[in-house]
Amino acid sequence: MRYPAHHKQQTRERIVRAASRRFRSRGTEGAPIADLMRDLRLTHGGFYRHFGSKEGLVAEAFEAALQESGDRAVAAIEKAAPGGEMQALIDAYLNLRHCEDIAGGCPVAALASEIARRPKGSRNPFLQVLRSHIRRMEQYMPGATLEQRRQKTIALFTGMAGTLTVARAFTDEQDRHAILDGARKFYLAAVNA
Amino acid sequence: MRYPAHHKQQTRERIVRAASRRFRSRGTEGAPIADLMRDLRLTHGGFYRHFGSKEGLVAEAFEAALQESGDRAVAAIEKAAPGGEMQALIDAYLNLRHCEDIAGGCPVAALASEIARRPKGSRNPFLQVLRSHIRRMEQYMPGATLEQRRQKTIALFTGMAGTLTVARAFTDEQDRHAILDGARKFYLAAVNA
DNA sequence: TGTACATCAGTGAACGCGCGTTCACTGATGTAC
DNA sequence: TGTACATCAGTGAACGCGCGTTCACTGATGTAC
Repeated sequence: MRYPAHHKQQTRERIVRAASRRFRSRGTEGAPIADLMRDLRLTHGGFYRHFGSKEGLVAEAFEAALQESGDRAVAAIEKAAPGGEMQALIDAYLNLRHCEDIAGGCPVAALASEIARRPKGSRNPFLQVLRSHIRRMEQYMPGATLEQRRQKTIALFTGMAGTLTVARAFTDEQDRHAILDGARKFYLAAVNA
Repeated sequence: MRYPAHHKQQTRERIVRAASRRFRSRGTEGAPIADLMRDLRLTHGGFYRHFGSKEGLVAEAFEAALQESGDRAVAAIEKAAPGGEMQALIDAYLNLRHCEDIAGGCPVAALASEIARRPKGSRNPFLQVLRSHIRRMEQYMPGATLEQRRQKTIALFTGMAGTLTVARAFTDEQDRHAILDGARKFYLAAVNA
């Protein structure tokens, strides 16, 4: 059946949004196209009217997720009292809610190792998204030179992503809490050093 | 054919060692049993004389890798001049050689997100290995109380693992180098704070 | 305004492939006598 | 010391299942006349 104009684009966006959540929580290999489409009350065959392959979707879903994650970081920083920006950023990232919400959380924490394993030729879309995220965040980082601010931004975000990922492996909430708690202090001291 | 005594144990160890490398470099889902066994000039059927399932091997391979990785960390610390222990530890972890050597490198950097996605009931072996690694490392960390040293140990190791994982996603060696370089300074300052 | 045809997002069966696991079999060495 | 049998690590075909992708088909709406 034929659908009204803009219907196709809407479906495409729904696919990206659902994929972005499923890929983060189950990994891209643990999230089959058919399950994804069933979520949206569609069948798997239709997927290929929107994307040439699963790989294309993975890149778009990653981008959407990192955009979202960056928006939250910026919001936290801009709500903070002057001088408390980095504290706010770190608290917004390293907390139990973010830790439990893998599907809605930072895609670097969820998918970085998968990206590192993709063939080099297919990593460019991911790297562009990462670089633009870094450029977006480095403006808020204190530091004498751009180079210093960029280095600290990268170390902070990649470090916090690693900590979050490991915290998520722990089954006991007390453990996760303790890990996040200790790490917040650690990163705050590091950023101000 | 029947094999001499100890032959079986030797084969088992060879499987664990090979698996530990393949899992790190390709992810556990990207490393089929058949390929693993072919590496060792064996066929896939024989695998089940040694392990009840692939999952059992994953846990053992992770343990072996983290033991190895811990040994290297301890060696770096103990070779260091007094006062330079943390610098040595950080330099030993965040360098280009470790970055390129995924198969032989830290299994937390390579596999943490996969562990976090396993069903809670099957994570215990991994968590025990992680906890014992932390206990092993915290003795070397400066800090007033055990709790402080433990928190810093966890934050440092999980953070460096995240940084290494993201660095590995970058296809350009200059980028990887810059990321590792900046992060070394960052973590060194953090540990001494 | 009404009719005939074109479009194309979505359907669902089917294909091809990979992979974890099972199982009947092999055959050199160990053991019982 | 020699012979018959048992053992069991390893073999390789086969099973069952999941998943990415293809493709002929559907049918409501848009368009041409």
